[in-house]
Amino acid sequence: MADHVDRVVQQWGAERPDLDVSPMEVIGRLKRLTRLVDAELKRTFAEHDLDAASFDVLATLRRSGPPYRLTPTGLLQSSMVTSGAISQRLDRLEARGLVTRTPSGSDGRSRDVALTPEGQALIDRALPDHLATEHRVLAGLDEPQTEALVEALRTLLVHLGDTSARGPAPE
Amino acid sequence: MADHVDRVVQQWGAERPDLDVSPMEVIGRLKRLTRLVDAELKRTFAEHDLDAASFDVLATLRRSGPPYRLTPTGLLQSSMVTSGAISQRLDRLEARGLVTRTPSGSDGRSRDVALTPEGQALIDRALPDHLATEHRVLAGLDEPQTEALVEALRTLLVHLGDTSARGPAPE
DNA sequence: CCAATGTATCTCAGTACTAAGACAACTGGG
DNA sequence: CCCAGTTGTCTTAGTACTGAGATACATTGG
Repeated sequence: MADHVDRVVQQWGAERPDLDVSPMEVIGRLKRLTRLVDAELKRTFAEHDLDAASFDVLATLRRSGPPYRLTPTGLLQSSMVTSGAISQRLDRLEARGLVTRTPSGSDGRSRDVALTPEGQALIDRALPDHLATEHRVLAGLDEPQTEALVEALRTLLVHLGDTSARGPAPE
Repeated sequence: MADHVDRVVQQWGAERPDLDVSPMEVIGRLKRLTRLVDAELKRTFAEHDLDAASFDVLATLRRSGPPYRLTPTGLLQSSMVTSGAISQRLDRLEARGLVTRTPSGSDGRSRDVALTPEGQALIDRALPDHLATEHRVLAGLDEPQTEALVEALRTLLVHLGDTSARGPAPE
């Protein structure tokens, strides 16, 4: 079964047979798949009055464990956005009463961002639905294929330096 | 070698051992990898005074073959954005003299979008550099891994319906 | 102890997008 | 032939982001 990228590659083969467009087989598909998956996930988030950005912050706080508290820098390092984006995400979540921002005890520059009970309840409610959606999106893949996919993706990520906490862009 | 997603999955395992977070192994990596790859590609585009959106339009016209002409709907179907985004992309490219918009002969509602010689020269100049960057990003993968990756991605894309020309979101 | 440098957070202008809908031009069944 | 419904393109308001830089606090070497 051919997908969109197969047609793109075939078109390039006809127009620019001098070029090796094989990397598009991977990168073109990554781009399209991520976009389709994002659209799927978005619907589940919306059912819980969330979007991907808010879910990302709440989930990062939740999985950090009690007391569900991180600094903006901690959130920044898990995310792949700029510090400005984190500030704005926190503004929105704070306005909704899902997180609080308090001065950090030890470092006067920093703040502690913590899940409120409402924030924790929301993420705990949304998470199972989110995982069900993720499962459904991957249902077309069998176990060996999934494992091969995970290994290939991890290899590429490590190759690109995604091994420890880092900001939005590679240097 | 562990990547960022390995740590995320491990955290969830400690906090919510009741949930199966294994789909994150795939989807979390897709998201992060796409973002890292996009950042790499962006630098190459910038060297040619392009961004991903402009490159996408010019490349779609270029690979469609002579006379390098498509309607906005044709461009829309290859892209994964809304019609409003296509209009705006074309505004920018037209202002730079890289494409022209002329009334379509057969259908009074439509326009013909065509590459100018400058547009064609630009995409033909940028394309080899772009492919070199894509190659470099994938350099960590050997041949069998790449093939397994491509097969898994295509399976997922077909599963999500990415088989023919379509708009920005699945229904 | 202080000055220089580094770090944590936030602000703000600019950008490209989406969602919704306007509008004109097509199409097909009666 | 006509008109109801559809299609192709564009417009606009609103959104979340980036990039640049401001500010305040912390750290370090002399």
